[in-house]
Formats: sequence, structure tokens, C-alpha cells
Amino acid sequence: MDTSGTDCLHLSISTWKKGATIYRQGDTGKYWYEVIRGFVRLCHYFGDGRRQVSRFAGRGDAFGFEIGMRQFSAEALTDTGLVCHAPSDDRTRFPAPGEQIGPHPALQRALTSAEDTMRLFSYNNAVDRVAVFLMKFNAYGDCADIIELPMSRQDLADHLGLTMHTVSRSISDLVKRGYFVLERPDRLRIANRAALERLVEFERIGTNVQLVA
Amino acid sequence: MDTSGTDCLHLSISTWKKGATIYRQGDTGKYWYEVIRGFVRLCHYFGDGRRQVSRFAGRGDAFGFEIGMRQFSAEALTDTGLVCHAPSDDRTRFPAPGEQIGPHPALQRALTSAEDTMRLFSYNNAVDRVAVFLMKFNAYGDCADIIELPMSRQDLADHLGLTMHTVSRSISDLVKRGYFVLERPDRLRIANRAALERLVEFERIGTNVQLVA
DNA sequence: CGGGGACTTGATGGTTGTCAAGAAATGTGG
DNA sequence: CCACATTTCTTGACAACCATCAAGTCCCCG
Repeated sequence: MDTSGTDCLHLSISTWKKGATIYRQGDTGKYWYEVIRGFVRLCHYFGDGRRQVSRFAGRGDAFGFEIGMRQFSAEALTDTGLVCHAPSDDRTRFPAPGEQIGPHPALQRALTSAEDTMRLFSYNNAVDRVAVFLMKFNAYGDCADIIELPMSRQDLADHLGLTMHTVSRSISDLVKRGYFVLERPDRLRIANRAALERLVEFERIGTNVQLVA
Repeated sequence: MDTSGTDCLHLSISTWKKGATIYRQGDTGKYWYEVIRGFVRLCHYFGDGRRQVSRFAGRGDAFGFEIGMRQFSAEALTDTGLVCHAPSDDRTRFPAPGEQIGPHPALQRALTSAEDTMRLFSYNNAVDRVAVFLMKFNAYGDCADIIELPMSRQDLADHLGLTMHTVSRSISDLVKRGYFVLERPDRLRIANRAALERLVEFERIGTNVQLVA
């Protein structure tokens, strides 16, 4: 990919092997990154061994806005390509289609993504949480009905506030109910899209409003 | 509060009564806000009646960065004073002490706050979640050992992914164990700070690092 | 004093975490 | 290419925790 000569923007592109650590929690952050290829796991380690996977960043997502000490570790789930940006740079290399102009689009999208993730926790049951996550994650794939998971069950568990076992059971349950076919542990095919979209439908915003103070 | 004449910055300050709705999910957003007094509840309503309280914004916190349609409703928990900012404005009226310069500090703090909240979900039990929340919320108070809660148990429940009953039981449990004294339902006094800080200690970042790829 | 809303608490059942074992997938060395 | 070792994933049994249902208490306000 030749990035020089197209305009005056200097881009530094780096590639990372699967499993590589891009930066560690506690490091001093100097740049923020944008994913152009692959997937990055952003996670926070606690002193008692717990781990929180705060999000998975794929093509077009940005991360690493912390000023000073990194709050998360950034780890490559697959072979990954990144663009490195200076803190003051608020351009994004891959703006979402139809995106409107606003303050620092990349940072804003990161906030939206975090808020999106938080909404998963409004489901009090494991199966819904897993199903909604899978459907959201589907947006990253090329093929409409295939969900390729670059992360392990434990990663999912640490993201969704569940145990690995419950994640596994939830997926098995969704398969038994005919929503998905498990082609491989890391590869699901959507088998009943209508039923799944019914599950996820309340995720849409603005459609169902209400309520008094 | 006289804001004119100090510099050339034009500020529009608004005040809201307890219970007022500042904006609604689904509205078209034009401004972002900064809290100078009181507390705001930011929540997302789902079509099936669930509600997610994504965060509580207090003095110095900013909210409402969504471009286009609001993803959340903003509701005043107490009588509240706000500064209204244009989207392009990245100044903050009350920068946190010692805060470093970076891209859009207010937006960044909102992201940090969201990520902070997400960490609560790495606790799989209700008592820890409630205790950690209370200790974090303590930072808003004037008095070191008193925690005044402007929100209801139901608000806490919708924030922490629990039911009102479990929140209530958790607080009762923390009181029985001698961590807090319940002076009023909305007013806790810290009775055993050492034990509580032991509970929260793993929240600190960078101190306990770890782990191979 | 009486009413209504918020909070607390008890009893019970369902869901999830824990512990344990087994199956499937992946990697390694012959 | 196959046998074996290792890791990841799945599944079962049980216990712990939380949601639900229900009742009762406290507090605020008229």
C-alpha cells in the first residue's frame, strides 16, 4: 500500500503479528491508532487476575486516546495493520460512509462504541447478551451470513461479563434453537435471521421512545 | 454567577429543575453540555421497557456529543446548572486539576468515564459492584466520608445491571458488615474506609501489570 | 392522620458460576 | 503423514447468587 505522494499527510503504518502486544496498560501513550486490517483486543487487567475486554477494534475503529498512562493493553487478535496518529490529528483515514462532521470523529466513534457495548449489560441473561454481540459483530464480516470470530470464548466472556462456560453454553443454546449453525468453533452461520433480528430489534434507538420524568 | 466580561468567550448557561428532561433520546442534538451544578442521569430506553442508565454526570462532566440523533435521554436528578457548548468548541469550563492537553478534553473524559463504568461489569457479584460504584461516586461529594445519592435504587440498578432489590440488599449487606452506616436511604457514611479501599484497590491502573501474549 | 411512593426484607425458583471430566481442534516431533 | 501432547471448547452436576413475587416498613407530603 503506497501512502506517499497522494497528499501531504504523513502516515505511519505498522503491522503486527497475531498475539503481539501493541502497547501495555501502564505505558505512556503518545499516539492513537486506527485499524486498517485485522482485529485488536483492548483490555484492562486488574491486580487480582480479572480481565476486562473493553472492546474489539476492527477495520475503521480507532483506539488509544488516553493521555499519559494507558488504561488498557492493546493486543493483536489476528495479523493486524494500523495507522498511527499524533494526538492533535483528528482526521480519520476511513470515515464511516455518510458520517457527519463533528469534533474529532475518531474519538467520538470510540465513545459511541463504548456506549454501545455498555448497552449489552442491560440484558440480564447470557443468551441475549451473546446473541446481540454476535449480530453486532457480524457488521465487520464480508459475508452477510457468516460470523468469523477472531477471539476466544474467554475473550468473549471477559467482554460480556460472563464465564467462558456460560458463553459456550449460550452459543450451544442458540445453535440448538436453530438461530445459528456452528461450522467451526470460530465460525458461525446465521440460520434464522428473522428470529435473531427480533432479538436485537430493541437495540435500535429513537424508534421506541417514551416515559415521564 | 457573572460570566460576561471575564473574557471573550460567550457562554450560555441554563438551569433545570429536579426531574426535568434536558433532551430526549431520538431528538436531534445540536450542542454538548457541561455540568456546573447538580447531577444529570443519562439513560437509554429500549422498546421493551428496559432502561440503561449509562452514566451519572456531575460537576465538571460533559455529555451530549452525539452527532445527529441523541442516543440517550438526559434528565436532571437534582436542580442542575449547565453550560451549553457548540459542537466545534472543545474548551471546557472546568478542566480537571492537572489535566494534560489533548484532543477535545471533554469528549475524552466522557470516553474515560464510559470505560470506567464498563469496568464495574468485570465484577460478577452485586455487592462488589455496588461498593465500587459508591466509592467512585464518593469523589463527587464535598465531605470525604459522606456519600449523598441523588439517584434512586432503581437508577442504580439500571446502571449496574441489577435489580432494585439486589441493590437494596447489597447496601444492607455492606451496612451489616460495617462498611457503611445508612444515615438515610440517600445518605451513606463510610465507616470502614480501610476495608472498602481493599475492595476497590484492584481498580487502580498500571500498578499491577502482567501477562504474556 | 392518611395516602402514596420509595425502600427493605422474606421466600422461592431460575440462571449462572464453579468444579470436574471429556471431546474437538491445534501444534509438535518423529 | 501420523501419533502424541497441549490447548481450547463443550458438557454435566451441583452450589451460590440473583431475579421474581409478595409483603411489610419507612418517609414524605398533603
